[in-house]
Order: sequence, then C-alpha cells, then structure tokens
Amino acid sequence: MVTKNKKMKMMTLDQMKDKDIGKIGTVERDKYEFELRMEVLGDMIKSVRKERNLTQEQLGELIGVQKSQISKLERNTKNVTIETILKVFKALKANVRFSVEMNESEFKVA
Amino acid sequence: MVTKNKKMKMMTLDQMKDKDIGKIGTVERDKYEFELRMEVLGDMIKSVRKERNLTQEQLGELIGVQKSQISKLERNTKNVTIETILKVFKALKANVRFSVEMNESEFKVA
DNA sequence: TCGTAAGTTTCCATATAATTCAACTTTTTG
DNA sequence: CAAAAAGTTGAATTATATGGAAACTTACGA
Repeated sequence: MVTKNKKMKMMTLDQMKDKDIGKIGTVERDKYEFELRMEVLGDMIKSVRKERNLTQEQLGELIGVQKSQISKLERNTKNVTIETILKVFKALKANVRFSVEMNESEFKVA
Repeated sequence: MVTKNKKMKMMTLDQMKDKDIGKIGTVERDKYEFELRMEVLGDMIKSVRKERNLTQEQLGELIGVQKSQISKLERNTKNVTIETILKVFKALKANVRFSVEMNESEFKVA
C-alpha cells in the first residue's frame, strides 16, 4: 500500500509538472506582496455556512465538534492547520484550492 | 528535474483515485485525499526550492530553522499550519493562494 | 572509492492548535 | 416583552505541530 501510494504520488507529481510547470527560466521576483488574513478565512467559513443555511451547532454536528469550536474558527485570529480547513469546507461541500505561483507559472497543489 | 516530453500512458488523477483507492465518500478515499494534498504540498515546497537552487539547509537559514525541519515539511510527516506554509513560500518568493469555491461562486480568501 | 555535501530520521522538548464545558450575551420570534 | 435559539467567551485539557540536536543514510564529485 505504501509502495503503491508512493508510485501513484510520483505519477501525479509528474503529471502536474509536465502539465503545469514546463520549464522555468531564470531569476524572477514576486509580483505583489501577499498576506493571508486569518479573519478572512473565518469570514469565509461563516459565509459558506450561512449560504448552506446551517447554524454553528449544525455545522459542528457535521464535523463532530461543539458549536463553540465553530464560533472560534469563524472569529479566530489564530493560526489554523490545513486539516481543519479541509474538514470544515468539506462538511460545507465547498472546494478548497491551494496554489503556489512563481512568475507566470502556477502550480496547482490541490 | 522537470521531465519534458515524457510520453507515458497514465490515467488521470481522478481515474487513478477511483480505481485504486475507492469511490468518493469512503473513508479510505477521504483519507487519501487529505494525504495526497499534504504530500503534494511537500512536493511543491521541494519543487520550488529546487527551482530556486537552494539546499534544504539554505532554505532553513532563510526561514530560521534547521534543515531537518525542511526535510520534514517536504516529506510531510505532519499536518501543517497556514503560517508555516506562508513562511516557507514567502522565503521562496512564491505566491500562495487559498480559495474556496462552492457551485458557481468563488470566494477568494487571499 | 573516499570524502563531503545534502537529505533523512529519531528522540525529545516546547508551543500552540483543537477541543469541551458551561456560563454568558446577543439575536430571533411568538 | 419573555422565552428560545444562536452565538460568544474563558478556563482547562488534550493532541499535535514546530523545532533542535545529532546520528544516520544517500548522492555525488574528485
């Protein structure tokens, strides 16, 4: 299973690279400064939850946590793990995308 | 590093996952989805680092951590916080974007 | 093939994210 | 308005991510 997954992982990576990366030339610099504001992430959770017409308690049930936890995630100024983000938006049937870009090329992570 | 013109018969990512992991919604599949994302995230760090011609040690110096830590991030031994992701890609002068999409609407988080 | 550089792993400590519970405040609604 | 529902907060706990040190393995150039 491990070997299998590893093999698949490499295939996936190669696919990704061949498709999206191609070759990248020389030096480059970041276009604009990027800053992720955690409040916005919390706002996103809230927005999507409202969109789905769920209370914090109901969303909590879907995920398996108390409403207080949802509240904290929504108004959170703290750091969050990827796992938590995925868990929440999955329950909300929303798709999360992470991408990394250098220069013109964009590498989709998920 | 990036292999060009590598003609191989391979399944699409979704095909692979459906065939070898199980259908969407199963525990196995969900777990794999998460692991896949994490693994690919590590691969992205590695790819961009290589692109910048940096060793793990050099990247570590930029961020202020040991090379072992970079190794761990690239090999995804753990879950990762947003802060860590941002820190790494910032050092690599790469731009990270998170976005959430549900149905037709897409909400940019950053 | 030897030596060095690069990368990995293990053990461990510390910081902090995730979470609950219960009391509290705010909002909704009958 | 008063009750109920929804949301917030703080204190405490648990789980785990971050990180260093050092030994180890792998890659690689002379």
